Amino acid sequence: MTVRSRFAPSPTGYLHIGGARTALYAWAYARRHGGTFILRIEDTDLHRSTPEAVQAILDGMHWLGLDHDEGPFYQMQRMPRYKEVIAQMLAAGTAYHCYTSTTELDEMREAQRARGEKPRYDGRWRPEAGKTLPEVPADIKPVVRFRNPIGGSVSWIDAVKGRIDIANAELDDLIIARADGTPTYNFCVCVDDSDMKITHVIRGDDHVNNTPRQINILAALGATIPVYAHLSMILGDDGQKLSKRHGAVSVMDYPEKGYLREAVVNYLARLGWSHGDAEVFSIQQFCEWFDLDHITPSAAQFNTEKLNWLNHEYIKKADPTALAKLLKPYLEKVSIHVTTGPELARVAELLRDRAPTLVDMAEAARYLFVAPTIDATLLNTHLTDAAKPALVELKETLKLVAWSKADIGAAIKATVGKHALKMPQIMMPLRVLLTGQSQSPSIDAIMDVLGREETLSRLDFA
RNA sequence: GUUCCCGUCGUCUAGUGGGUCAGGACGCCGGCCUUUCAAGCAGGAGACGCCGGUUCAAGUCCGGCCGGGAAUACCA
Repeated sequence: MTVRSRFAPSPTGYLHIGGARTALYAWAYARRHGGTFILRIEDTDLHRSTPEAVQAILDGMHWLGLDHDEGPFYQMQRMPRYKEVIAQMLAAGTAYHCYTSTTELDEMREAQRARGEKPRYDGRWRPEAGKTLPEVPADIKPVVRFRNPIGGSVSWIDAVKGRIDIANAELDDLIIARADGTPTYNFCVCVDDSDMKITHVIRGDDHVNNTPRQINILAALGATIPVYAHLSMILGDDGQKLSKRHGAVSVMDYPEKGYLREAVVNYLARLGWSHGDAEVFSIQQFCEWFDLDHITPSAAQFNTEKLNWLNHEYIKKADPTALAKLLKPYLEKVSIHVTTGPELARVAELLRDRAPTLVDMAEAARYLFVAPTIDATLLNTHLTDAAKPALVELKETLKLVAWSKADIGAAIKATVGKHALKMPQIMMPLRVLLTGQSQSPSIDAIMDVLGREETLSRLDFA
């Protein structure tokens, strides 16, 4: 059997982190099995769907590298097909017209709730052998309801949650077409999954309750029931449900904040799925390993600190040239002009050990391009009288030394020895003079990247 | 209310048909290294929600409870 999986978002907002993980898993499953990954846009809610949201979803998937093989299919463009299936079901008796008004429905539900019952449609328009239906009201346009089986139960083996069994008595005859003729969600999904020959439905577990209804509809349609895998939700850093106030909930906020695609994919892959003790792995490797058996059934809390660590792992081992290319836009964004300063690859190499994100790296790079303004108190603390003569002499030495990290380092050590100083006594004032900070990479490496001319110009302290 | 789902260190997780000092990772805490901060290296603390039951033996099986979540729409 060829695997056909799909991602079917509603275009009502940006692609958030939970949706991104769902898409990633559905995509990886298809890739793992040499199958087909289908993108379907569920845009039947006219009021909430927007073209901007469609674009945002496409952008997010593109950034993550989740390419689809078929689609995007838009449900709004499939109306004729839905209407055709509804007509078939009406003819076959698996669906029927219902003339109950919304106000009647509301009253019914309220009464049921008052009695402590589960609110559900009472089946008054459901045709049964030997039953006389009410008089058809002239002024009401009917909805179409699905004729759900009465007895027994529907069950499936969920690939992540195991066997789930729900009694048909819990399910009522849901509306599959509104009074205006437009089809509803649970119905469209079934027609689509069936028409698109979906074999694996990997989606959020907020759909668990819809699954038995969909299985019944699929069965009424004579379609094959796909494998279902329901993913638990992702909680925010604070353990609360994800929402707008959590900040970076759109995937596109991650590149914005200086995260690498590989790191975000790796993090998401590992959030709710595992492969033994593996923590850092490539997208390629993930596609080879991914399976439904190792998905956790419980909800997962997003942990920014671990994402930061992972991102840093990727930054640390990145090729400096490639990293430089990634870094450039972040430098420009904080108004650092990269045309005149040191070579970007060398900057990246110098800073990568202490920059978890590209935003951090851009910020840390500033003194390499612009001479820092030096805080007088900070300078006075480190620029001692004992250090001054040594610095003066060092400056002269540096004019002649071969400009490499090793030679610069040797020159500094020689000066320290000659003046009977301890290393920090000269390193700290140099650090402040060069960077304006008391913390930085090693001094010889900074000088090397800065170049002789710029280094010497920063060494005037008198 | 009802139905369904979930419950291992603070966090992500390993554990798959009973026996482990309950393993790894992030974070945290000290140590080493050192030119400050990182990085790196070697350590440490830290968990099976609760109560019963089955069993020689339970994180793993059964029951109940508690806690969290979802669904109960002419939204998706």
